[in-house]
Amino acid sequence: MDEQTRMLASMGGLGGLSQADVGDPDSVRKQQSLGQPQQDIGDILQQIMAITDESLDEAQARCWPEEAPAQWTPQREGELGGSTAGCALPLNFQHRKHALNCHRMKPALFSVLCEIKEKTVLSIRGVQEEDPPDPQIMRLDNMLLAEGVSGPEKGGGSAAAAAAAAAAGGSPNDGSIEHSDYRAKLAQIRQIYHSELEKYEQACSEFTNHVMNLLREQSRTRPISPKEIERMVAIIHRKFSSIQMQLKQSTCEAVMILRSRFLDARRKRRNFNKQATEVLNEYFYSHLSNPYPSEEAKEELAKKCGITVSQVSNWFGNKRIRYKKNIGKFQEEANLYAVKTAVDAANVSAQASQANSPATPNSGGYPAPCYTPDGRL
DNA sequence: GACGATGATTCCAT
DNA sequence: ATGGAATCATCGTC
Repeated sequence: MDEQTRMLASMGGLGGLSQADVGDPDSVRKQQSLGQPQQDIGDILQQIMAITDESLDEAQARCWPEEAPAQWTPQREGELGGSTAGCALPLNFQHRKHALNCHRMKPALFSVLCEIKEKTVLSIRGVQEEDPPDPQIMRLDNMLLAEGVSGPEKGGGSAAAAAAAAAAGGSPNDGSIEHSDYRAKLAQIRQIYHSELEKYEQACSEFTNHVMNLLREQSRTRPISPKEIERMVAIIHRKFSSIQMQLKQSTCEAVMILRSRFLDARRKRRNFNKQATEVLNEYFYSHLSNPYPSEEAKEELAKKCGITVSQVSNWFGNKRIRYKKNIGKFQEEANLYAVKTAVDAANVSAQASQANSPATPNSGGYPAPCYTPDGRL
C-alpha cells in the first residue's frame, strides 16, 4: 500500500467511516482489481490540492467580477443554480474542475471530506443548535394574541364590527373597550402587522432558497453536506426571527399607546340627545314613587334612547341622587313632565275609547304620573 | 374663562 | 350585584 492509499485509509479511520459511508467501496476494489493504477488516487488528490490552491472566491471573482456575492436577486437564482458554462473561467480551471467532477473516485472522496468537515464543525459549534423558544418572543406572541392582533380575527375585526360598536354606543362598564375608533385603529395595526410579517416571511423563504441553491451548486466543487445546508438555513431563520421580534415589539408598543390613549379618553362623553333625555325623564317622573327601573325596563329604555343599559343605570343613579339633593330645583321639570305625561295618557285614552278598545292609559309602557306639585307622591 | 349641567367613575354599604 | 354618595372630567352656555 503506497503512502496515498494509506492516507485515504487513515482519513476513513479519522472520520470513523463505515463502508456504507464511503459510498461504493466495491467500485474502488473493482478499479484496483481491474488493474486501474493506484496512481488514480494520487492524480485526484493532486488535482484537489491544485484546485484548492485556487480558492473558490477567486474563481467566482473571475466569474462575476462586477458583483459581490452578497448582492443577489431572485432572478439571479437561475444563473447561480444553473450551469457555469457561461462564465469566463480560465480554461485550465474549467478543465480540471470537469475532470474532477467526472472522476469515479469523486463521490467517495467527497463523502470522506464531508464527514471530516461535519465532525469538525459539530465539535466547534454543534452545541447550541437546538435553542429553546425565546421567552420574550413568546411573551410578545401572547400579548398580540390577547389583543387580537395576531391569531384569528375577533368578531370580524372589520368595519362592520366597528360600525356595530359605534351603534351600541360603547359599553365602558363591561371592562372591554368597544370604541369604534379604537377598533378601527386596532384593525389598522393588525393589517400593517400582517402585511409586514408576510413580507418578512417571503423575503426569508426567498433568501433561504437562494442560499440553498448556492450551497448545492457549490457542493459540486467543495464538500458541503446536507447537514451543513440545514445548519445554514437555521442560521438564516434565526436572523429573520430576530427581525420578526422587532416587528412584534413595535406592534406591541403601538397597541399599548393606542390602549392608553383610549383608556384615558374613556371619560370623554357626549350629552345624550334631547329625545333620549326626554324619554328618561318621562320614565323618572312618572315613576317618582319608585324610580328604579327593572332590568327589562332598563333594556327597553336603552333601546328607545339608543344608549346602553349601563348608561341608563348611570343616568338613573345620577338623577335620583341629584333630585333628592335638590327637589326644589327639579320642581319645575317635574311639573312639566307630569303635565306632559298626563296629556299623553289622556290622548292615548281618548284614542282607545274612540277605537272602542279596552286599552289602559298605561298601554304606552309607562304608568301615568303620580307626582303632585308639592313634590309628594 | 367661569360656571352650571351632565355622564362616568370610584368607593362604600347593603 | 345594586344603589348611594362623592368626585372627576367634559360639555354647553354666557
